Amino acid sequence: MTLTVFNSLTRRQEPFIPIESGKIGMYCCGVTVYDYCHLGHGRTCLVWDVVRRYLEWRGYQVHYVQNFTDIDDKILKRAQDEGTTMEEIAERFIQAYFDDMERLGVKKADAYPRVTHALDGIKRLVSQLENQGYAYAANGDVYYAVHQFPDYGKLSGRKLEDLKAGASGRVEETDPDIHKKYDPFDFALWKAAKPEEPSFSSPWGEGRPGWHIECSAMVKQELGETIDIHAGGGDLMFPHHENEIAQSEAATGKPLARYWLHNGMVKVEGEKMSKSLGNFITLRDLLDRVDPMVLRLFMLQTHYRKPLDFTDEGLAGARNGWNTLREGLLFKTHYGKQLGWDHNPPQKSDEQIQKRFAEVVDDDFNFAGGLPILFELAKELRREGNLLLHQGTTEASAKELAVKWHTLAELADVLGLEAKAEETTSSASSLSDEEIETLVQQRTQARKAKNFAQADQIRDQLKAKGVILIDQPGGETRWYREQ
RNA sequence: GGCGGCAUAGCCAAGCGGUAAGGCAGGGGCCUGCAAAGCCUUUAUUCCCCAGUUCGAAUCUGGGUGCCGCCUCCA
Repeated sequence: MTLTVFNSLTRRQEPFIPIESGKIGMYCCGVTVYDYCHLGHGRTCLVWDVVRRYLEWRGYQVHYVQNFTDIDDKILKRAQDEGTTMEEIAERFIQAYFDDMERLGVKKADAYPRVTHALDGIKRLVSQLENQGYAYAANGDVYYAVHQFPDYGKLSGRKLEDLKAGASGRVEETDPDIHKKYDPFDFALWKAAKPEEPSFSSPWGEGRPGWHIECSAMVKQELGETIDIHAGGGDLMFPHHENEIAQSEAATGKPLARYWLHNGMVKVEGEKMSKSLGNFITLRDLLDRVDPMVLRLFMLQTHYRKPLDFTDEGLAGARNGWNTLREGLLFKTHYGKQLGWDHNPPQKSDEQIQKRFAEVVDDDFNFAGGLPILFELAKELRREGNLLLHQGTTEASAKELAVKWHTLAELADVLGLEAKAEETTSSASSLSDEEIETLVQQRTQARKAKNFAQADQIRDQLKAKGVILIDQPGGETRWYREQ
């Protein structure tokens, strides 16, 4: 079995071969912390979280790094609007980020570098590029000279000439610093601060780093000159990742990343959701009304490179789908004791099923294609559980069920799907077994006497207390407490 | 204007040359005093359109049509 991934750099699907066998260095472009995370951030974090989980499951040791951009004009603007500092704003939204991600079940990265902690590396890198002739200073700014880098555009498949032809005047109109640049597509590595603005000292004067240079510096600092996987949202491909390549590869002469992976955008009502369009749904608002696992399943149902249209209808489908998986996952909680798993807990997975799953998912992280395997297991377990509940027995062996459950739990964990056992509801008003038995007896008598009004009244009374009755063929009635 | 992507049932969606996974929703049946729950079963002669390659195409090629993304801050 070989894992193959779609590499944005080559626009082809390629076998995945890490630099060092068994180990993976992975960097995912994180968020600029000037506001709460929206669904788009959620998708990106979730997709790469699952990719990372999968790689680990496949036996790789993954070193996963995700950055925070905590120096940025938008953070500064918000700080000025609120009469506070960039630090305070950044800190607030970094905390919010961690809260949201924990609720979503996203595993912690191994490192969260921040621009504010990477300034020395950034300045060193800018100096180096300047010395090498890739960058030039202009009135306290430092710009990267794109024409000096012959490969510029290789990631996004653009040529500088095409870019110029396509931009046709727009760049000049919108870029106030255009007169300082040799080329309109030169971009800032370092920007001089205006008076009153927070700034950091540098060889070029007081200022702040440009947006793209931070990632080049932090990748190098955390993972080295060439990494295995560089991931991020598809909208970062140009110019952000293109510029990262230009910076890092010019400086080191080595490839920045072997595999560039990009996830598709989230759409709302068919339109891209983005901060600039203002049509975004924040993750925290959504998580207040949607089970995080439902959201996770919803997002996993679409291949990571495809656009994902967010709709209430789709979410409702995922909600029901999650119930199915959830029932399968809770099989152990509900029936384990009955099956004697207390003493002999299930601990083996079905290797054939593991293999089937891996074969599907190895094809460019096709989680959506692997999901039916989980549904297959969950439905079988649910069915067996229902038979146990309704008939008290099942023909499947306890051992067989244990393997199925263990396999399901393992694969669900790869996808980050976790079912929490529900708290027992209505415990205060719950009846004892004896009380229930008595009422059930009374109802059976009433039914025999064809006094259905009374029988139904007892049934309703028990239902109100969370006790569900099952009339079986032959007249016997089983009952269970609602879970 | 340049670059790229996508079009599969009511909805979501996998599929990458060998005769349409799966989820959701829906239909039918069994059981039942009626329910509920459960169990069983069923749902695309066809993959946007047209032409071509092939023994064979949803899958490959060419041409349309429609939608979307990037080219400016964006995950």
